[in-house]
Amino acid sequence: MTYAIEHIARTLRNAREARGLSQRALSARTGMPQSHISKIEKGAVDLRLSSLVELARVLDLELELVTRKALPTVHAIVGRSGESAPAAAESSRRARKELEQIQNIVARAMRVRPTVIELARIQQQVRELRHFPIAEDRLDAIRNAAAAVNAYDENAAGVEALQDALAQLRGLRNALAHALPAGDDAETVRPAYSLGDDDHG
Amino acid sequence: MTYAIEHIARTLRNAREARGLSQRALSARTGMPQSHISKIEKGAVDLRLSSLVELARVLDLELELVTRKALPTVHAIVGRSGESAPAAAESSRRARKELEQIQNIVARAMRVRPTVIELARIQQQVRELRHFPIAEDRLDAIRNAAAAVNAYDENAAGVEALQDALAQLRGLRNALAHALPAGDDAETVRPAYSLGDDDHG
DNA sequence: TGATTTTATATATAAAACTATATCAGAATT
DNA sequence: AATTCTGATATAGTTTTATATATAAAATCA
Repeated sequence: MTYAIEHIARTLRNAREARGLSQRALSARTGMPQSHISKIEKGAVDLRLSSLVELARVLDLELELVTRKALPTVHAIVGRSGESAPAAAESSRRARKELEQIQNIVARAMRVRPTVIELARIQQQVRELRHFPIAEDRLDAIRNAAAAVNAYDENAAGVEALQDALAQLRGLRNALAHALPAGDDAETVRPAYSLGDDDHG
Repeated sequence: MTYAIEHIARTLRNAREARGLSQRALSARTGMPQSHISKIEKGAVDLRLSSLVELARVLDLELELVTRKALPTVHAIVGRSGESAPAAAESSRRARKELEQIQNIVARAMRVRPTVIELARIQQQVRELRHFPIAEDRLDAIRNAAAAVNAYDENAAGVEALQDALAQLRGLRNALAHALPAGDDAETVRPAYSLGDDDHG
């Protein structure tokens, strides 16, 4: 199977996951069997154009034919789908869920006390963390932070708790950043484009 | 047959004719029968992805999946005539100089601290910005970012400064990306498929 | 006009997508 | 521990592309 087809396949999978849909959910929306979607995403079939268009439609994507010359610019806007997600995808589902959870907690706290700068910082830090693959055994830092914010929100703790949580999150982030492959980050690291997809935090 | 497929078909035909190729010539280059090319261009078949990709390849086109949200911007760049980046040419000399400068600053900082992921992200973001026309009155975002990196490099600020700078650059990029199609508004709704090069469809 | 190139159709056949349905193993949830 | 959810696979049957090869119909041009 060609590189181009694999590229498309990856794009489709990333888009689906970015929208939090399972293959079965997508199957329901498109009317095509889940088994077939699986094959498509694995690059195991040379799918027909109508299938591609249908999947794209449901995933809110559009097919474009672009001249090679214009490709770099288009990529600058839309991003290269292949590289955008893998880091996030390697984060365990549990980790992603944990991050989601703390995001909600912080958001709620911020609604009540919008002026507390630590909350904003924590929010920013959590956002940042979404770009890293997080191993299961590092989740406690996030959980602790979540607990701290909760405690603060319920008046069971002062701002020191928040500062503590913030420190924990920063520590985690730094650890993760250093754990990344050192040599290639200049080339490999792609920013999370907010335009295209889920991101924008 | 869907509208989408017919439009792809038209696009392919236009591209072929724009290159002065006959169906037979295309057939020779792709190895697929002329009769089949005829059918494809007539929209009489629901062609397979590999066929589409092969045709596109010979015609110097590339298939891309683009989020609907990004579509107007992509069309603005690729929509009409083939020029790769009309945008880049319009960036003021001062803007380009500013970008060059921050690139140097970041590069220097990275030499000392190659593991700091924010630097890599900033670098990437600056690279992206080169694709957009940047008006004079937006340069402050770049200057601020440059100052932040400098401060960080001189230990006068922590990573938060970098994250801040990154946020600024991303904001700028998004603003520019969204601003692009605005000028092109006279154009009515463009079809879902667009040929980068010579679309006289 | 006549000749030649180009595109559209028409077979027949092989290959592969697509459907429908079911099952399986692994993770997550209860 | 039991169950639900997820993605990967399997089988059998149907539909369709794609191929190979001819040939008819336009369109172009000497």
